[in-house]
Amino acid sequence: PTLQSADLWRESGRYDAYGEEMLRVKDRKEREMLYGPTNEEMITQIFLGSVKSYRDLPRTLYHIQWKFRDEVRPRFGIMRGREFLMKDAYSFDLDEAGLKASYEAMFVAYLRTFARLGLQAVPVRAPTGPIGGDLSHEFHILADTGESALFYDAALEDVSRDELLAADAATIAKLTGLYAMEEEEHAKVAECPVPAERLRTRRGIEVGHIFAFGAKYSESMGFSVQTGDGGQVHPQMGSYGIGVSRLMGAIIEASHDDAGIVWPESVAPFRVGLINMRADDGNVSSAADEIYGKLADSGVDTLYDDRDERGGAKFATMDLIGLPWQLIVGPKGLEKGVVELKRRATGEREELSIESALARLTA
RNA sequence: CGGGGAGUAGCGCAGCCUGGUAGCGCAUCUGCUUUGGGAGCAGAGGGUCGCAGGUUCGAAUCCUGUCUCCCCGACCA
Repeated sequence: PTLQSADLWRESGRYDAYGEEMLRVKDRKEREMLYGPTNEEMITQIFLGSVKSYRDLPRTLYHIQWKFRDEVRPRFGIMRGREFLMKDAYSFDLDEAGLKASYEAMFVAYLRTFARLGLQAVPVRAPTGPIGGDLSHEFHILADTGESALFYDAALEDVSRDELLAADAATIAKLTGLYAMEEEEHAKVAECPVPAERLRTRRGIEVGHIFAFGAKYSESMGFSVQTGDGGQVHPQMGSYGIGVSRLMGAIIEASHDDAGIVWPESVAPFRVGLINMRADDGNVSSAADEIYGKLADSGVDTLYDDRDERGGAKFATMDLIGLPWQLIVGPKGLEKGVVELKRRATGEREELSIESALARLTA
Protein backbone atom coordinates (compact mmCIF):
# COMPACT_ATOMS: atom_id res chain seq x y z
CA PRO A 1 0.00 0.00 0.00
CA THR A 2 2.91 2.43 -0.34
CA LEU A 3 1.86 3.54 -3.80
CA GLN A 4 -1.82 4.32 -4.00
CA SER A 5 -4.05 5.49 -6.81
CA ALA A 6 -5.06 9.14 -6.61
CA ASP A 7 -8.49 8.10 -7.84
CA LEU A 8 -9.02 6.14 -4.64
CA TRP A 9 -8.44 9.32 -2.68
CA ARG A 10 -10.82 11.26 -4.89
CA GLU A 11 -13.41 8.58 -4.26
CA SER A 12 -13.00 8.80 -0.49
CA GLY A 13 -13.36 12.56 -0.67
CA ARG A 14 -10.03 13.19 1.01
CA TYR A 15 -7.91 14.11 -2.01
CA ASP A 16 -8.48 17.84 -1.69
CA ALA A 17 -8.17 17.91 2.09
CA TYR A 18 -4.81 16.18 2.00
CA GLY A 19 -3.73 17.42 -1.42
CA GLU A 20 -0.72 19.63 -0.74
CA GLU A 21 0.80 17.20 1.65
CA MET A 22 0.91 14.19 -0.64
CA LEU A 23 3.97 13.18 -2.57
CA ARG A 24 2.85 12.32 -6.07
CA VAL A 25 4.29 10.40 -8.98
CA LYS A 26 2.97 9.48 -12.41
CA ASP A 27 3.15 6.04 -13.96
CA ARG A 28 3.86 5.33 -17.64
CA LYS A 29 0.24 5.91 -18.52
CA GLU A 30 0.39 9.32 -16.88
CA ARG A 31 -1.89 8.08 -14.15
CA GLU A 32 -1.45 9.90 -10.88
CA MET A 33 -0.22 7.86 -7.94
CA LEU A 34 0.45 8.85 -4.35
CA TYR A 35 2.92 7.77 -1.73
CA GLY A 36 0.63 6.97 1.21
CA PRO A 37 0.72 9.59 3.98
CA THR A 38 -1.71 7.37 5.96
CA ASN A 39 -3.78 4.44 4.78
CA GLU A 40 -7.51 4.78 5.51
CA GLU A 41 -8.39 4.42 1.83
CA MET A 42 -6.33 1.31 1.18
CA ILE A 43 -7.52 -0.45 4.30
CA THR A 44 -11.15 0.37 3.62
CA GLN A 45 -10.63 -0.95 0.10
CA ILE A 46 -9.25 -4.20 1.49
CA PHE A 47 -12.28 -4.59 3.78
CA LEU A 48 -14.67 -3.71 1.00
CA GLY A 49 -13.39 -6.60 -1.06
CA SER A 50 -13.53 -9.27 1.61
CA VAL A 51 -15.77 -8.35 4.53
CA LYS A 52 -19.48 -8.70 3.81
CA SER A 53 -21.12 -9.72 7.07
CA TYR A 54 -21.62 -8.27 10.53
CA ARG A 55 -20.20 -11.58 11.74
CA ASP A 56 -16.74 -10.48 10.52
CA LEU A 57 -16.70 -7.43 12.80
CA PRO A 58 -15.24 -5.99 14.93
CA ARG A 59 -11.83 -6.23 13.34
CA THR A 60 -8.62 -4.22 13.42
CA LEU A 61 -5.76 -4.32 10.93
CA TYR A 62 -2.36 -2.80 11.52
CA HIS A 63 1.00 -2.62 9.88
CA ILE A 64 4.33 -0.88 10.33
CA GLN A 65 5.35 0.86 7.16
CA TRP A 66 7.14 3.88 5.71
CA LYS A 67 4.90 6.86 5.13
CA PHE A 68 5.57 9.84 2.91
CA ARG A 69 4.44 13.43 3.26
CA ASP A 70 5.52 16.53 1.41
CA GLU A 71 6.42 18.41 4.57
CA VAL A 72 6.74 22.14 4.07
CA ARG A 73 9.98 22.13 6.02
CA PRO A 74 11.61 18.84 6.97
CA ARG A 75 13.99 19.27 9.92
CA PHE A 76 15.42 17.93 13.15
CA GLY A 77 16.80 14.85 11.41
CA ILE A 78 14.73 11.84 12.32
CA MET A 79 12.04 13.98 14.00
CA ARG A 80 10.44 15.41 10.90
CA GLY A 81 11.33 13.94 7.55
CA ARG A 82 9.42 13.53 4.31
CA GLU A 83 9.73 9.81 4.98
CA PHE A 84 8.99 8.24 8.37
CA LEU A 85 8.15 4.87 9.84
CA MET A 86 4.62 4.62 11.20
CA LYS A 87 2.71 1.95 13.05
CA ASP A 88 -0.86 2.47 11.88
CA ALA A 89 -3.94 0.51 12.85
CA TYR A 90 -7.52 0.72 11.55
CA SER A 91 -10.57 -0.52 13.43
CA PHE A 92 -13.97 -1.45 12.04
CA ASP A 93 -17.07 -1.81 14.22
CA LEU A 94 -20.79 -2.23 13.64
CA ASP A 95 -21.97 0.67 15.76
CA GLU A 96 -20.83 3.66 17.76
CA ALA A 97 -20.63 1.73 21.01
CA GLY A 98 -18.29 -0.72 19.31
CA LEU A 99 -16.15 2.10 17.95
CA LYS A 100 -15.94 3.64 21.41
CA ALA A 101 -14.74 0.32 22.82
CA SER A 102 -12.14 -0.08 20.07
CA TYR A 103 -10.96 3.48 20.54
CA GLU A 104 -10.61 3.09 24.29
CA ALA A 105 -8.81 -0.23 23.93
CA MET A 106 -6.29 1.48 21.67
CA PHE A 107 -6.06 4.46 24.00
CA VAL A 108 -5.05 2.11 26.82
CA ALA A 109 -2.72 0.11 24.60
CA TYR A 110 -0.91 3.33 23.72
CA LEU A 111 -0.55 4.37 27.34
CA ARG A 112 0.84 0.94 28.18
CA THR A 113 3.17 1.01 25.21
CA PHE A 114 4.68 4.33 26.21
CA ALA A 115 4.88 3.32 29.88
CA ARG A 116 6.74 0.16 28.92
CA LEU A 117 9.15 2.26 26.89
CA GLY A 118 9.93 4.11 30.10
CA LEU A 119 8.28 7.30 28.87
CA GLN A 120 5.69 9.59 30.33
CA ALA A 121 3.14 10.25 27.61
CA VAL A 122 0.48 12.90 28.02
CA PRO A 123 -2.79 12.23 26.15
CA VAL A 124 -4.06 15.48 24.69
CA ARG A 125 -7.47 16.05 23.18
CA ALA A 126 -6.88 17.05 19.59
CA PRO A 127 -8.55 18.55 16.55
CA THR A 128 -9.02 15.93 13.86
CA GLY A 129 -7.74 17.79 10.81
CA PRO A 130 -7.98 16.20 7.39
CA ILE A 131 -8.72 12.72 8.76
CA GLY A 132 -12.04 13.91 10.12
CA GLY A 133 -14.38 12.79 12.88
CA ASP A 134 -14.92 14.28 16.28
CA LEU A 135 -12.94 12.21 18.80
CA SER A 136 -9.19 12.30 18.80
CA HIS A 137 -6.20 12.25 21.13
CA GLU A 138 -2.55 12.99 20.59
CA PHE A 139 0.12 11.42 22.77
CA HIS A 140 3.03 13.66 23.66
CA ILE A 141 6.36 12.81 25.25
CA LEU A 142 7.48 15.60 27.54
CA ALA A 143 10.78 17.10 26.44
CA ASP A 144 12.18 20.62 26.48
CA THR A 145 12.94 20.43 22.78
CA GLY A 146 9.35 19.50 21.91
CA GLU A 147 7.72 21.28 19.00
CA SER A 148 4.47 22.06 20.76
CA ALA A 149 3.59 23.71 24.04
CA LEU A 150 1.10 21.80 26.18
CA PHE A 151 -1.26 22.98 28.91
CA TYR A 152 -2.51 20.26 31.22
CA ASP A 153 -3.83 19.37 34.63
CA ALA A 154 -1.02 18.47 37.04
CA ALA A 155 -3.07 15.45 38.07
CA LEU A 156 -1.94 13.82 34.82
CA GLU A 157 1.60 13.63 36.20
CA ASP A 158 0.38 11.75 39.25
CA VAL A 159 -0.81 8.73 37.30
CA SER A 160 1.70 6.04 38.18
CA ARG A 161 3.42 3.72 35.76
CA ASP A 162 1.74 0.75 37.42
CA GLU A 163 -1.63 2.39 37.05
CA LEU A 164 -0.93 2.91 33.35
CA LEU A 165 0.27 -0.66 32.85
CA ALA A 166 -2.88 -1.94 34.49
CA ALA A 167 -5.12 0.68 32.93
CA ASP A 168 -8.82 -0.17 33.20
CA ALA A 169 -12.07 1.62 32.47
CA ALA A 170 -11.70 3.85 35.52
CA THR A 171 -8.22 4.94 34.48
CA ILE A 172 -9.43 5.72 30.98
CA ALA A 173 -12.27 7.82 32.32
CA LYS A 174 -9.86 9.64 34.58
CA LEU A 175 -7.28 10.28 31.89
CA THR A 176 -9.70 11.36 29.20
CA GLY A 177 -11.48 13.54 31.74
CA LEU A 178 -8.39 15.49 32.78
CA TYR A 179 -7.66 18.69 30.94
CA ALA A 180 -4.81 18.65 28.40
CA MET A 181 -4.56 20.83 25.31
CA GLU A 182 -2.02 22.00 22.81
CA GLU A 183 -1.31 25.71 23.00
CA GLU A 184 -3.32 26.57 19.91
CA GLU A 185 -6.43 24.76 21.18
CA HIS A 186 -5.90 25.97 24.72
CA ALA A 187 -6.02 29.55 23.45
CA LYS A 188 -9.50 28.93 22.04
CA VAL A 189 -10.87 27.80 25.39
CA ALA A 190 -12.91 30.61 26.89
CA GLU A 191 -12.41 29.58 30.49
CA CYS A 192 -9.79 27.02 31.49
CA PRO A 193 -11.36 24.53 33.91
CA VAL A 194 -8.04 23.89 35.67
CA PRO A 195 -7.19 26.16 38.59
CA ALA A 196 -3.99 28.13 38.00
CA GLU A 197 -1.99 26.28 40.65
CA ARG A 198 -2.67 22.95 38.95
CA LEU A 199 -2.15 24.08 35.37
CA ARG A 200 1.16 22.85 33.95
CA THR A 201 2.90 24.15 30.86
CA ARG A 202 5.54 21.98 29.24
CA ARG A 203 6.76 21.20 25.78
CA GLY A 204 5.96 17.90 24.16
CA ILE A 205 6.86 15.78 21.14
CA GLU A 206 3.85 14.26 19.43
CA VAL A 207 4.54 10.55 18.95
CA GLY A 208 1.03 9.13 18.58
CA HIS A 209 -2.38 10.17 17.37
CA ILE A 210 -5.66 8.28 17.46
CA PHE A 211 -8.96 9.08 15.75
CA ALA A 212 -12.55 7.88 15.90
CA PHE A 213 -14.17 9.16 12.73
CA GLY A 214 -17.17 6.88 12.37
CA ALA A 215 -18.63 6.12 8.97
CA LYS A 216 -16.88 8.90 7.08
CA TYR A 217 -14.94 6.63 4.71
CA SER A 218 -17.18 3.59 4.78
CA GLU A 219 -19.94 5.87 3.48
CA SER A 220 -17.95 7.76 0.88
CA MET A 221 -16.32 4.60 -0.42
CA GLY A 222 -19.50 2.55 -0.30
CA PHE A 223 -18.40 -0.04 2.22
CA SER A 224 -21.27 -1.72 4.05
CA VAL A 225 -21.89 -5.08 5.69
CA GLN A 226 -25.05 -7.07 6.01
CA THR A 227 -26.71 -7.00 9.43
CA GLY A 228 -28.49 -9.85 11.20
CA ASP A 229 -31.91 -8.50 10.33
CA GLY A 230 -31.27 -8.28 6.62
CA GLY A 231 -30.25 -4.63 6.50
CA GLN A 232 -26.98 -2.95 5.56
CA VAL A 233 -24.78 -0.77 7.76
CA HIS A 234 -21.70 1.34 7.13
CA PRO A 235 -19.07 0.26 9.67
CA GLN A 236 -17.74 2.71 12.21
CA MET A 237 -14.02 3.28 11.83
CA GLY A 238 -11.08 4.54 13.81
CA SER A 239 -7.40 4.93 13.00
CA TYR A 240 -4.41 4.86 15.29
CA GLY A 241 -0.83 5.88 14.56
CA ILE A 242 2.52 5.88 16.30
CA GLY A 243 5.50 7.57 14.65
CA VAL A 244 8.02 4.81 15.22
CA SER A 245 11.05 6.56 13.76
CA ARG A 246 10.17 9.82 15.49
CA LEU A 247 9.67 7.91 18.74
CA MET A 248 13.33 6.93 18.64
CA GLY A 249 14.27 10.61 18.55
CA ALA A 250 11.76 11.42 21.29
CA ILE A 251 13.15 8.71 23.56
CA ILE A 252 16.63 10.18 23.18
CA GLU A 253 15.34 13.71 23.85
CA ALA A 254 13.64 12.44 26.98
CA SER A 255 16.50 10.23 28.13
CA HIS A 256 20.04 11.53 27.76
CA ASP A 257 22.80 13.38 29.62
CA ASP A 258 25.91 15.33 28.67
CA ALA A 259 27.78 12.15 27.80
CA GLY A 260 25.14 10.85 25.39
CA ILE A 261 22.10 8.61 25.12
CA VAL A 262 20.66 6.68 28.08
CA TRP A 263 18.58 3.96 26.44
CA PRO A 264 15.68 2.59 28.48
CA GLU A 265 16.22 -1.15 28.93
CA SER A 266 13.07 -2.03 27.00
CA VAL A 267 14.28 -0.48 23.74
CA ALA A 268 18.06 -0.58 24.02
CA PRO A 269 19.60 -1.99 20.82
CA PHE A 270 21.93 -4.06 23.02
CA ARG A 271 21.69 -4.80 26.74
CA VAL A 272 25.43 -4.80 27.38
CA GLY A 273 28.42 -2.92 26.03
CA LEU A 274 31.55 -5.03 26.56
CA ILE A 275 34.77 -3.01 26.67
CA ASN A 276 38.06 -4.74 26.04
CA MET A 277 40.42 -2.19 27.58
CA ARG A 278 43.54 -3.53 25.87
CA ALA A 279 42.93 -5.22 22.56
CA ASP A 280 46.72 -5.45 22.16
CA ASP A 281 47.10 -7.51 25.32
CA GLY A 282 46.66 -11.22 24.74
CA ASN A 283 45.49 -12.02 28.25
CA VAL A 284 42.92 -9.24 28.35
CA SER A 285 41.65 -10.08 24.88
CA SER A 286 41.23 -13.78 25.54
CA ALA A 287 39.36 -13.02 28.78
CA ALA A 288 37.11 -10.50 27.03
CA ASP A 289 36.55 -12.84 24.08
CA GLU A 290 35.52 -15.60 26.44
CA ILE A 291 33.08 -13.33 28.29
CA TYR A 292 31.62 -12.22 24.97
CA GLY A 293 31.09 -15.84 23.99
CA LYS A 294 29.34 -16.65 27.26
CA LEU A 295 27.05 -13.65 27.01
CA ALA A 296 26.17 -14.66 23.46
CA ASP A 297 25.48 -18.24 24.57
CA SER A 298 23.11 -16.89 27.21
CA GLY A 299 21.26 -14.84 24.63
CA VAL A 300 22.36 -11.49 26.05
CA ASP A 301 22.57 -8.89 23.28
CA THR A 302 26.09 -7.54 23.56
CA LEU A 303 28.03 -4.91 21.67
CA TYR A 304 31.73 -5.71 21.87
CA ASP A 305 34.29 -2.92 21.61
CA ASP A 306 37.57 -4.61 20.78
CA ARG A 307 38.91 -1.74 18.72
CA ASP A 308 42.54 -0.82 19.02
CA GLU A 309 41.75 2.46 20.80
CA ARG A 310 42.73 4.03 24.07
CA GLY A 311 40.62 3.30 27.12
CA GLY A 312 39.31 6.83 27.42
CA ALA A 313 38.04 6.79 23.86
CA LYS A 314 36.19 3.55 24.48
CA PHE A 315 34.55 4.82 27.66
CA ALA A 316 33.41 7.95 25.88
CA THR A 317 32.08 6.00 22.90
CA MET A 318 30.17 3.55 25.08
CA ASP A 319 28.64 6.34 27.16
CA LEU A 320 27.59 8.07 23.94
CA ILE A 321 25.89 4.94 22.58
CA GLY A 322 24.16 4.61 25.94
CA LEU A 323 23.56 0.88 26.42
CA PRO A 324 22.11 0.08 29.88
CA TRP A 325 25.15 -1.88 31.13
CA GLN A 326 28.87 -1.58 30.51
CA LEU A 327 31.18 -4.46 31.31
CA ILE A 328 34.81 -3.37 31.46
CA VAL A 329 37.58 -5.93 31.10
CA GLY A 330 41.12 -4.65 31.64
CA PRO A 331 44.56 -5.63 32.94
CA LYS A 332 44.13 -3.89 36.30
CA GLY A 333 40.96 -5.75 37.17
CA LEU A 334 42.12 -9.11 35.83
CA GLU A 335 45.16 -9.02 38.13
CA LYS A 336 42.69 -8.94 41.02
CA GLY A 337 40.40 -11.42 39.28
CA VAL A 338 37.60 -8.90 38.72
CA VAL A 339 35.81 -7.03 35.98
CA GLU A 340 33.88 -3.81 36.33
CA LEU A 341 30.12 -3.48 35.80
CA LYS A 342 28.76 0.00 35.21
CA ARG A 343 25.15 1.09 35.01
CA ARG A 344 24.81 3.81 32.40
CA ALA A 345 21.77 5.54 33.87
CA THR A 346 23.34 6.20 37.26
CA GLY A 347 27.06 5.91 36.57
CA GLU A 348 27.22 3.43 39.44
CA ARG A 349 30.14 0.95 39.15
CA GLU A 350 30.91 -2.35 40.83
CA GLU A 351 33.87 -4.68 40.79
CA LEU A 352 32.74 -8.27 40.47
CA SER A 353 34.23 -11.62 39.66
CA ILE A 354 33.63 -12.67 36.08
CA GLU A 355 31.19 -15.34 37.25
CA SER A 356 29.02 -12.98 39.29
CA ALA A 357 29.08 -10.30 36.60
CA LEU A 358 27.83 -12.88 34.08
CA ALA A 359 25.24 -14.10 36.55
CA ARG A 360 24.00 -10.54 37.01
CA LEU A 361 23.69 -9.85 33.30
CA THR A 362 22.09 -13.14 32.37
CA ALA A 363 19.55 -13.01 35.21
C1' C B 1 5.31 32.03 0.78
C1' G B 2 6.77 35.66 4.94
C1' G B 3 10.88 37.04 8.47
C1' G B 4 16.16 36.49 9.96
C1' G B 5 21.29 34.69 9.24
C1' A B 6 25.61 32.41 6.88
C1' G B 7 29.07 31.15 2.66
C1' U B 8 37.16 31.82 4.39
C1' A B 9 41.78 24.53 4.74
C1' G B 10 38.40 17.95 5.33
C1' C B 11 35.08 19.85 9.75
C1' G B 12 33.94 24.07 13.18
C1' C B 13 35.20 29.15 13.25
C1' A B 14 38.02 34.23 13.66
C1' G B 15 39.59 38.09 10.36
C1' C B 16 35.60 42.29 7.25
C1' C B 17 33.50 47.79 10.76
C1' U B 18 38.85 51.02 10.15
C1' G B 19 41.60 47.65 2.36
C1' G B 20 48.22 46.18 2.54
C1' U B 21 47.83 39.67 0.00
C1' A B 22 44.88 34.81 5.46
C1' G B 23 44.78 32.77 10.95
C1' C B 24 42.87 29.51 15.24
C1' G B 25 40.85 24.70 17.09
C1' C B 26 39.92 19.77 15.58
C1' A B 27 41.36 16.37 11.79
C1' U B 28 45.70 14.71 8.54
C1' C B 29 51.25 13.43 7.96
C1' U B 30 56.43 12.42 10.47
C1' G B 31 59.22 11.29 14.98
C1' C B 32 59.62 10.19 20.14
C1' U B 33 57.00 9.22 24.56
C1' U B 34 52.35 7.43 26.46
C1' U B 35 48.41 3.58 26.91
C1' G B 36 41.75 2.57 32.97
C1' G B 37 37.98 8.42 31.08
C1' G B 38 38.12 10.93 23.76
C1' A B 39 47.00 11.30 25.01
C1' G B 40 51.68 14.70 25.40
C1' C B 41 55.76 17.13 23.08
C1' A B 42 58.34 18.59 18.60
C1' G B 43 57.86 19.32 13.51
C1' A B 44 55.07 19.31 8.61
C1' G B 45 51.41 19.57 4.63
C1' G B 46 46.83 21.72 3.13
C1' G B 47 42.94 27.58 1.26
C1' U B 48 41.11 30.42 -6.82
C1' C B 49 38.20 33.60 0.91
C1' G B 50 30.51 30.77 -3.04
C1' C B 51 30.35 33.04 -8.14
C1' A B 52 30.46 37.40 -11.60
C1' G B 53 31.32 42.40 -12.26
C1' G B 54 32.95 47.27 -10.24
C1' U B 55 36.03 50.95 -7.10
C1' U B 56 41.39 51.14 -5.90
C1' C B 57 48.41 51.30 -6.76
C1' G B 58 46.35 47.16 -3.90
C1' A B 59 40.03 43.68 -2.20
C1' A B 60 38.48 38.02 2.15
C1' U B 61 37.67 43.23 3.66
C1' C B 62 34.22 48.58 0.16
C1' C B 63 29.99 48.72 -3.89
C1' U B 64 26.49 46.07 -7.37
C1' G B 65 24.43 41.67 -9.09
C1' U B 66 23.84 36.48 -8.61
C1' C B 67 23.85 31.41 -6.60
C1' U B 68 23.62 28.19 -2.48
C1' C B 69 22.79 26.72 2.46
C1' C B 70 20.86 27.29 7.47
C1' C B 71 17.35 29.14 11.21
C1' C B 72 12.11 30.98 12.71
C1' G B 73 6.65 30.71 11.10
C1' A B 74 2.42 28.13 8.45
C1' C B 75 2.12 21.73 8.37
C1' C B 76 2.40 17.19 11.39
C1' A B 77 3.45 10.71 13.16
